Amino acid sequence: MQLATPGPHCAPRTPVIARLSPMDSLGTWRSYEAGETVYGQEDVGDHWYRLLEGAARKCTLTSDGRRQIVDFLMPGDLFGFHAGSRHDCSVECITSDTTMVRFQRQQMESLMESDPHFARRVREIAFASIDRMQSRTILLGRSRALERVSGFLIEMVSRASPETKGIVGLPMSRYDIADYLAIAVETVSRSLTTLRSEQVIAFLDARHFRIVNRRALEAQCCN
Amino acid sequence: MQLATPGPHCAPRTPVIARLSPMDSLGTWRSYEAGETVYGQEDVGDHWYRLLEGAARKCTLTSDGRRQIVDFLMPGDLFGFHAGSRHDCSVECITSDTTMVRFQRQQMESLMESDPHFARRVREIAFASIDRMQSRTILLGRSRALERVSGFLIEMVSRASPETKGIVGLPMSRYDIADYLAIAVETVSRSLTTLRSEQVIAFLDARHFRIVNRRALEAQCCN
DNA sequence: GAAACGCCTTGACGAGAATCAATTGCTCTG
DNA sequence: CAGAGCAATTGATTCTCGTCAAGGCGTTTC
Repeated sequence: MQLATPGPHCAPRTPVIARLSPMDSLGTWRSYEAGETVYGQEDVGDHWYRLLEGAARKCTLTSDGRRQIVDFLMPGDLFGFHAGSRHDCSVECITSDTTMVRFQRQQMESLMESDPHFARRVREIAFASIDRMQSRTILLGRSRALERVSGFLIEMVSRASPETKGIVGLPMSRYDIADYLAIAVETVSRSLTTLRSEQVIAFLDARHFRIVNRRALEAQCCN
Repeated sequence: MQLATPGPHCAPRTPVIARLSPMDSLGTWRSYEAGETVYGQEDVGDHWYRLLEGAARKCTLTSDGRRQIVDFLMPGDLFGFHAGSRHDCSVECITSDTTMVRFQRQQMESLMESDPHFARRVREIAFASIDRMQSRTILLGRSRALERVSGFLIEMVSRASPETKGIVGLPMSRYDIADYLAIAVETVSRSLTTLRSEQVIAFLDARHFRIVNRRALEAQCCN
């Protein structure tokens, strides 16, 4: 089971979907349309979720309309847990046929209480999440636009399912990428154009790319 | 027990030092000088720590010399836990006579294994930490220099010990603040000057201030 | 007490990215 | 297939903040 975003400066995601999948029988399944909201900012957070298929974005909206995508959620990711009783982000699906399993928070709590092994697993996930958030702090704090975009592409490659033979899909729009990296859409577009014209990456279409020069791509990153 | 940084967009810090202080008897005490390193980036992370007195900074250095302060550590904060086996940040003391308790990770693990209540407490701390890191993502992603500095001041006020009657100390240098907010020192200085000249805050000296117009200060923040 | 040093502030300038504006391309719908 | 509407790209301009430079203030040291 994973929580999110690796890449340079990021803790590795351990692909442990299988390890925790027994828990999936405890939850309820559901499929969502593209753009559909799983839960809203300020909603009561009495459920945990695991994304099985598709992609989603976890984001907040500031009072003056600026949006920040805190994380992209991909197959295997567990999310929805908090210290407080309410969510601080909303989660919206990016692709259609995104499927989730939903768990009751109470049930998770009592399971952790009775099963130290499960509790430990959740703790590991939480710690990994902290590590990754720290990496993201560095990315957002100390890097230029081109570094961010390069780091993002590397991250997407490392999260892609391995059977795609080098072709990596970007389920999210350029706007989503912009709000994830905290730069303007136009800057995302320009950075991608730069990388393409320097033969670092190649696009099949706007949503599918391939790395041409991995070394050059990694050289762009801050770490 | 707390982990760090509240402020706008931040999860509240529950002051629960007392609640976990029994654990302090399990660790070893130590006092540090200003500037002293508690542990370095890449060090083996087989200990947890709790800061009792003073202040410290948790930071990373990128290969090209840029520094990012991930968090300031204040009395009551627990830190040093990770998913991996190594630290990804270094921790350095800011003030002299900073005192810490150090715990063996193994001992913590077995305590959590045998004591579900303690395990739960640690989990809460981890979740709270995730909440705060998310808030920080928003701060670093979607805000201007003045907003960051304002948010930082509010955060410092909320973390200050209550008996100071409105006078809040800043143990860290302007350089530390700059690397925490991911802006240049000069920009920190200019922002503080702006806030001072607009009668939002007042300084006793460079390291002690007082809020004059709280409403105006909060209005600067992004949330 | 003078010199040296680090910390903080202020000013001038320039770089990088945001914003504004316009065009193209793609997809969905009727 | 045409038109609407959104996604993506590109260009022109503006603006915030980083960088460079210099000076002030406070503290330490001998």
